[in-house]
Amino acid sequence: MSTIQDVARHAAVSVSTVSNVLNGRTDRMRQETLARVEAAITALQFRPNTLARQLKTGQTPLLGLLVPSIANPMYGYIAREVETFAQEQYGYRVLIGNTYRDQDKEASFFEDLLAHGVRRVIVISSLADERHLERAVQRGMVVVSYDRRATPGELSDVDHVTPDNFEAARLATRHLIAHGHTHLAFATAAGMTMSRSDKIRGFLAAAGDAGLRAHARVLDGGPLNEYGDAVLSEVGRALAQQMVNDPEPPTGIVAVNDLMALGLMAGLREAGLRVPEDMSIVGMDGLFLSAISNPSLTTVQLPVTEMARAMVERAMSRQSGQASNASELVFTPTHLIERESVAPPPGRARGRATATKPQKAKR
Amino acid sequence: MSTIQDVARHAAVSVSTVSNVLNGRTDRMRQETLARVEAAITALQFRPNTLARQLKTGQTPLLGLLVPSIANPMYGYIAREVETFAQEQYGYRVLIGNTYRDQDKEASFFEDLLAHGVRRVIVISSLADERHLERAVQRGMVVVSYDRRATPGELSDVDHVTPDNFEAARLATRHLIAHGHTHLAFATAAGMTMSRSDKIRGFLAAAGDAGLRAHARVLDGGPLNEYGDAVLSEVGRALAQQMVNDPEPPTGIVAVNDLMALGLMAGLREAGLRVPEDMSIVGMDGLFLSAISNPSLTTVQLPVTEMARAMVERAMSRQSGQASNASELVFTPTHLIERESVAPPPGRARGRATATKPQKAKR
DNA sequence: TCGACCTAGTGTATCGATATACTAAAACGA
DNA sequence: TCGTTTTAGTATATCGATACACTAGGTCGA
Repeated sequence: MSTIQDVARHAAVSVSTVSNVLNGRTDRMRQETLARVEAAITALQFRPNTLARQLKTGQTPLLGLLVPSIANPMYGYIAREVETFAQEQYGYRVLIGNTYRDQDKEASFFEDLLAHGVRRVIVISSLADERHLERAVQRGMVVVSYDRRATPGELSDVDHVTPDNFEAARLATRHLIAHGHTHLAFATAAGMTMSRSDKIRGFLAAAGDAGLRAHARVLDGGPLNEYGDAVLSEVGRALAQQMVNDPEPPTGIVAVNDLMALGLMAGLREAGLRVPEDMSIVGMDGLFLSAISNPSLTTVQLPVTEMARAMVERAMSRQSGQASNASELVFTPTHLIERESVAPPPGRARGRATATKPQKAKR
Repeated sequence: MSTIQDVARHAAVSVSTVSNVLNGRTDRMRQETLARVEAAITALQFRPNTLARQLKTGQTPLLGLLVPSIANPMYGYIAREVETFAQEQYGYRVLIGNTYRDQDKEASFFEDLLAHGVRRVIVISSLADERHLERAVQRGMVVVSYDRRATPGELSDVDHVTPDNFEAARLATRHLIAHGHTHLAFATAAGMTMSRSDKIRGFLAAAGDAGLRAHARVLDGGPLNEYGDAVLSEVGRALAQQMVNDPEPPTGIVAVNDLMALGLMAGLREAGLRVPEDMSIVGMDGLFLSAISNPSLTTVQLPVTEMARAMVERAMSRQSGQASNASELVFTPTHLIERESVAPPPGRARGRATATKPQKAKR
């Protein structure tokens, strides 16, 4: 690979001049000189070494992205949007890491980022404790955290970008209530993201508004480590068992996310229950999978692309080392996509509900 | 952040000695000196700057990973395995890039890797032309290509790791034939990975062996750019239409992968056909999603973890710049997982087939 | 007691690019 | 014509770690 010295020699100028060309200080030279340098760059296929540059400037065009597991389609989706936008808009590449929700792995990722000179990170974490993020900021990083909100009343140097989880869950719950459901449940797993509590609040708020608070339960499917993979079907199965054995089972279920909804549907089916005839389910996320499941899943669509862009913009706009006050950005425009997984409860529609063709299943 | 000079000062030794400690040359000093340096490292929380180190050694502990789209659950799965193994086994971090099956994006990713000093890449590409990979090798990279085989009779500096696609498709097809299917189809999309042709050969070979060659067709669902996402349901829908309008429709379908199978099931369902009663489907990949779909999908499981490890090992074992001859590694141990999406064809079992409880759906 | 050899280190050029400080030559103004 | 700007560059210390080449001082054998 050719270096800046090769180019300088080839163009018969000093390395300084080549550096000036590279950094847009073209006003300091004649047209002809500029042309000669550019020709040399092309001829030698020269690309400045990012490392050497970084060593001097202290900046490297790399963005860290920390996810619990990239095998989870939701995180894969977010990661794709983040990578694409960071690349096209800022010329940044993405360094990815799976944490498996493990404290040590997360910390070690930050260490490595620091050693690599990476100063901007987007974190999707489920760890309750966010202090390690604050520490990273102290060490000069720009940190953007997804899917959780800043601790109220507490200053933070970490930017937060999150969907309006409260509203999303409320929307989902209201939809079930509008279809006549009076026995509601919120299905989740232990060890999930902190955003869960906002969703639970939204769920309970909607139930409360309809006077159904007494019939609204939160069901916990047990611990979940490698979140988002095969484990999910196990959790769904476990939850389905809980419901089947319930003397007064819920008829309308809000799932903490689409994957949970899918796992739940599989579990219910194994237990001999039909969706939506026996039980209605609403998911959250709006994964493409929700459109092709059977039955297709009614879900709350999150603005993934917009959130990804906002995260990248935040990570880029802040100056490294320049800590500012708490700042959060909440994305409200979640909307419900009606599909086939919701119908009136059994009592209302006498056994087999009006489960006909999908009405709005397009796209 | 503290530097090697800070440590040297703190321990009252030269930077050389600190460097010696860092690089395991501890035989050149007294126990006491070593202890003092180590204490200084701990006290100052010193981590050597990878960039400066790389600039000198020409090695950076980074692995490039190129995928068509990380939002595709299959690539997400592979990426997770690759990242985890590279990290735990070699301390390497992963730089990821989405190519959207675009020539220019792929080339630009290689350029950036080179500029970042990255010398090892794992590529999951669908581009027919692999010459840009060869060129990268010429420029000093170690390239491992997934899911395709070396061009026979041609020397290559690119390592190939691939499942035995021929065998996988043959396995899937035989399974359908064993259930009595005589009208077979292979469902794929245009612009898919090159591995497709191996699968098609496997499909046709199995059909031929059973004397069904005349009734075995390859159905192409049209172009597919952002492979693996929502688009898939569209392709499935299109293929389902093709099948419905067929005067003599196939009853057993082998899908090029699980996602295609899932999209196809959705399309068939919309067209009013039941799986497996009217049509049987076998997928390939063994995504966790195949276990929770409705009906759950009979599929050929690929040894993803093993392949990911093999790819990382290959990428690490070869010395950068040390081009060797063509080398490929084919993973044969694919196996069929029987689930619910296959039943005897309609004629054989009179309308509604023996679609009872799953027999082997566990796991 | 001298030279050879070993022990336990150290000095510094180097990797590739940057940017500050510097300058030779030309142009300009009075 | 001389001093001042401006133009069009150049020389080099620097970023942080590495490793080769070197050495002060001690030990040992003859």
